[in-house]
Amino acid sequence: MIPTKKHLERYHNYLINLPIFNNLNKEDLKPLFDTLQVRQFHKSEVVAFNSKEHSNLYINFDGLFKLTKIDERGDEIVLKIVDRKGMVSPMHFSPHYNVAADFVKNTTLFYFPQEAVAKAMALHHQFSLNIVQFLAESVQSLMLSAEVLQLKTAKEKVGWYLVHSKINATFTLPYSKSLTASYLGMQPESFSRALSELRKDGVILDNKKIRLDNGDELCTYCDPVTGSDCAFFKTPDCIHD
Amino acid sequence: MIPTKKHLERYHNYLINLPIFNNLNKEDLKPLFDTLQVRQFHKSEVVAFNSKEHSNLYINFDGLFKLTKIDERGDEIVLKIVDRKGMVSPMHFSPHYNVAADFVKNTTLFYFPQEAVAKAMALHHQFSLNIVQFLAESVQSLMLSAEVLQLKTAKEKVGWYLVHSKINATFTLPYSKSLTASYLGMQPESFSRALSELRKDGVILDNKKIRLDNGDELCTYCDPVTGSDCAFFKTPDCIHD
DNA sequence: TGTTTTTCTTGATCCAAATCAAGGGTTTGA
DNA sequence: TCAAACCCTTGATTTGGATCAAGAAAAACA
Repeated sequence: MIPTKKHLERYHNYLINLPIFNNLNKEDLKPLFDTLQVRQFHKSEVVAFNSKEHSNLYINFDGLFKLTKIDERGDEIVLKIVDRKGMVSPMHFSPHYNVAADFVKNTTLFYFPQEAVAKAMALHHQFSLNIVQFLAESVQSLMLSAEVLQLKTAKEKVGWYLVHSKINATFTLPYSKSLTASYLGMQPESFSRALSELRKDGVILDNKKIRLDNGDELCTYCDPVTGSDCAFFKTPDCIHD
Repeated sequence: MIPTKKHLERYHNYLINLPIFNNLNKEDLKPLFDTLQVRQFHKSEVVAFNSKEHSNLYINFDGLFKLTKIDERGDEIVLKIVDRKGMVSPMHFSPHYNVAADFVKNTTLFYFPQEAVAKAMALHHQFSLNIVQFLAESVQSLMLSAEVLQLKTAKEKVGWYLVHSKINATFTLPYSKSLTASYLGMQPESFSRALSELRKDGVILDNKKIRLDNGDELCTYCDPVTGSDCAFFKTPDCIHD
C-alpha cells in the first residue's frame, strides 16, 4: 500500500512521538521517514516473521497481534503481545530463528527497512541510544516473563497480570481471557479457575473491568518493576520498600 | 583490586579480541580501557546485581557464575549462565529489577562503568553497533529459552541441551548436572531420569563426555538456530531443510 | 590414602495444571 | 432476529514432573 501525501504528513506526526524517536526532530528523521512502508494484515492471518524476509523494524499503527513460536506438536508460546505503538524488530533476529506474527485483529503495520534504520543510527547517535533502550527493555521484559512463567502458580500468574493491567491500563483487562492465558503460558480453563480463586479474595473481573473490594487485594502479586509505575509505590501501603 | 601495569597490558590484549570490541582498535579503546576495574568473587558468594549499585558492563575473565532470580518461597530461576568471556550488563536493567549473581566457582570479573561505556558509544559508532548486537543476542537467547522451557518435555529439554553441547563444545557437558538442570528449569532428579531415558535411545553421558551409538540420535532435539553451527546443517542428514 | 562432603541416581508418593467433556454465554453476521 | 460460531466456565480424570527419602558414586580435602 502506497500512502498518499496527506496521509504521510499525518503518519510522520504520529511517529515522531514514539519513544523510539525520543529527542530526535523531524529534519533528522526525514530520510528515515521517507523509507516508510505500510502494510495491512487481516484478523487470523499468520505470517512468518523471520529476519530473512522481514529484516525490518515494525511499528503497530493500529490493531493487535502476537509474536508466537509453534512447535511440531502444535503447542504455541506467546513471546510478545504487540499492541498499538508496540514494536518488533526481526532485523535483530538470527537468520535461522523462525517466529510467527499471529494477527488477533485487522492490523496496520508501519515498517522501515534494516538499511534505512542502520543509516539513521549512523547519522544520529541518539537514535542508536533509543534502539539500545528498546532492546534493553525487551531483554528486561523477557527476563520478567521467564520469572513469572517458571516460578509462579496459576493464581499468582493471573494476579500478577491483573496488577499489571491495574497499574498501566486503568483497571481493564486489555485482551481476551484466552489470549491473556496463552501469554501466561496456561490453558484457558486454568485461567478461569484462577480467576474464581481470586474472586473469593475480593478481586472481581466484571466484563474485563477489574473491581476490588478493598483496593489492595492485588498488591501481593505485584513486582517492583511493575510497581514502580504504581501511585502507591514505596508508600507505607506498598509491599516494596 | 588495582591491576598492575604489566597485568594491564595483558588484560588489554585479552579484551581486544572479545566480540564486543569487534572492528575497534586499541587506540580507539584506550580511554575506555583506562577505566577498567577488576573484582574477585569467591565460590558460593551471592551478590545482588541490580543497576543501582552495579550499573556497569561486566565481563567474565575467569570463573563461572549464574544470573538468577529468587522468589519469596526460595525457588530460583537461572536467567543466564555466564562462562568465561561471557558478559552481563546491569547498566541496561531497570533500576527496580533485582537479580543476583551466584558464583559457582571463584571468579574474576572485569568491568567498565556505565559512563565510560556511554562515552565510548558516543565516540565510536562501531561500539554502539556491538552493544546493539550483544543485546539482540540476549533477546534471541531469552526467546529461545522461553520456548525450550515452556514447550519441551523433560527428555526434550535434556536432549536439546546436549545437542547444544555437542555442536558448540566438542561433545562435553560444560557444567555440572544440577546446574544444567536448573538452567533447564527442572529438578536434578528429573534431569537424571531424562538422561536414563536418552540412554535407552543410544545417548550415553560418560563422565560429562557425550557418546552416541549412531551419531544422529540427538538430531531430533536440535533447533535451527543451534543447528546452523552444525557441520551437517542443511545436508540430507539434517532435519532442517 | 582414607575420610568427609557434595553430587547423582533410583524408588515411592503426591500434586498442580493439562486434558477431556459438556453446558452456558456472548458475539457475529446472514 | 435468529442461528452459527466462538469464548468462557465448571466438573471429572489424567499425568508429568516435583517432592520426599535413602543409598551410591564422585569429588574435595586433609
